[in-house]
Amino acid sequence: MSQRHTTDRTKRTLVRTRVKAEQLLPVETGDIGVTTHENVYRGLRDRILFGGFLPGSAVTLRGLAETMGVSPMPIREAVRRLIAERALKLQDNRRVLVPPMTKEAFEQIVFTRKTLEPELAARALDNISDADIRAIKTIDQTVDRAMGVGDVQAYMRGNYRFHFAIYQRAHADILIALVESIWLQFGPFMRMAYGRIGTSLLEDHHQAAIAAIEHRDRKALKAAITADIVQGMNFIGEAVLKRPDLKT
Amino acid sequence: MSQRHTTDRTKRTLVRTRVKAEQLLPVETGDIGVTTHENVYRGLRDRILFGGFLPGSAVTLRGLAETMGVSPMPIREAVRRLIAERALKLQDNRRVLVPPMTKEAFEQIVFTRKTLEPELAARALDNISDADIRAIKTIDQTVDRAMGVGDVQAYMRGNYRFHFAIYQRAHADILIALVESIWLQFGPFMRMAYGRIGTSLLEDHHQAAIAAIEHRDRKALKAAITADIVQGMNFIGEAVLKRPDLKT
DNA sequence: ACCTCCCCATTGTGATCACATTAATGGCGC
DNA sequence: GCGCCATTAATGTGATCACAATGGGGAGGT
Repeated sequence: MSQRHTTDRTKRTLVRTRVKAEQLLPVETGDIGVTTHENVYRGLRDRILFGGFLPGSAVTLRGLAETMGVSPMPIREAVRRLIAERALKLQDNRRVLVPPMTKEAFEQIVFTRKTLEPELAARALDNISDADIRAIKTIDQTVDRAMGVGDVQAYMRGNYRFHFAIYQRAHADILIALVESIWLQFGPFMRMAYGRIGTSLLEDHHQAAIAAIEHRDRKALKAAITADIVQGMNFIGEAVLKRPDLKT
Repeated sequence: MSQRHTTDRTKRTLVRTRVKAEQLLPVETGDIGVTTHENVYRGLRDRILFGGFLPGSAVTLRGLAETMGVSPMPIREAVRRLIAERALKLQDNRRVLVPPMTKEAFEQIVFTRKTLEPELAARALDNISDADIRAIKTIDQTVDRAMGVGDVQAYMRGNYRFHFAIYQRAHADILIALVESIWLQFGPFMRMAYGRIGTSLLEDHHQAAIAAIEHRDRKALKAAITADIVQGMNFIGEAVLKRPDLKT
């Protein structure tokens, strides 16, 4: 992480808070040449995708700045970006929060997933090498392990990596971007559902997807992805949205 | 537009450049309570959507700041937001530009439009009032007029308003956001195509869509929207992408 | 005990400066 | 004249300060 502005006062302040940040957040230092706001963005994005935030959580620029040990400036840029991706919401108060889920938003998310993700998998199929398949299997094992242990965050990270390891091979960056925005929008909600229910009851259709890939069966792959989406989203949808008292 | 920081130097500078900006750009002063970067965002967004930029155009923060008569700060936020929406691209040089179109991106854009927009229209159908229909017809007349005169920007603005006047009624903000991002990505490309070919050969399926809405015929509406997309995108696709020499 | 008003802390926003890096330019040698 | 290199200009990024607006909390009144 390149650090400019090495006047005495600045340096001292940064060093002090930096130490604190390293204790609190496992934010990667980032590859060289990558801007600070990019690293902040990745850190926040991971927290949203993998269950580091709950819906409705308030987010403040100065708070994040202190937590992550940087000035508010790169935080502003990263948060602005996440707002544009609908991962965060800027309410009329000009306050930033992790958007709560609604029945309507959830329905649109499920629709989009069912529409775009099987298509991405189908487009990827011909580009998935044997080495890719082995890597995907390895990822799926970590998913199973996390499910068994009940580690929500590890499960969510593994599940994300499983899906996008496939989708990535479609070389369809525009579609990928749309789907990633969708995942960012249900990440905190999924976290809340699993936090409430646990991952023990969980089942997925990863094995069917892997088998379909191995057989180069496009139709079966789309079906497996669809089934995985429907099953998973039903699970977390029923876990939370059916209780009208626990809306947030 | 709220303006803080009214020290002498700042004020003088801002006033001077503000006059220049009003001559150059028809940027709305914006409703009260709206932030400056929001107004900047809308201005840039409109220019991208309605043909104010060509693919490959370079964009600089200080340049825009001077043109629009504001400090670079709100420009940064607006540009960051547009980059997140894929309307602008941040290349490795850390320079910002209007992204050029590729064959692959174009195909994904067409796929997404054909997938999501008829769905949006179908969802909107039951919420379109008679007054809405009249408004949509009025918009379509401005589209016809612009086509006749050959006013590319007016045509693009009208076409956008026609489609989204329908889509808005779906009350599906997540889907709308996805489609708007897509429109931002082909806006400059469409402008280039029309700038090269002109709008005289243009035809659309707006009348069929309006008729379908009046008959509350969901199937016909989806077909009309699909036909409109296919016809329009084929037109601009052939106008540009088929010439391998004029890639940009 | 509860509601209301006022004060102060906190927050997002905009402006400005400093800096590293990349692009552009002009001059020099051949 | 033409290509190469050093110098300069321009650009994105981060830090810091100032300010308006919102929110929370406590005091005072009913």
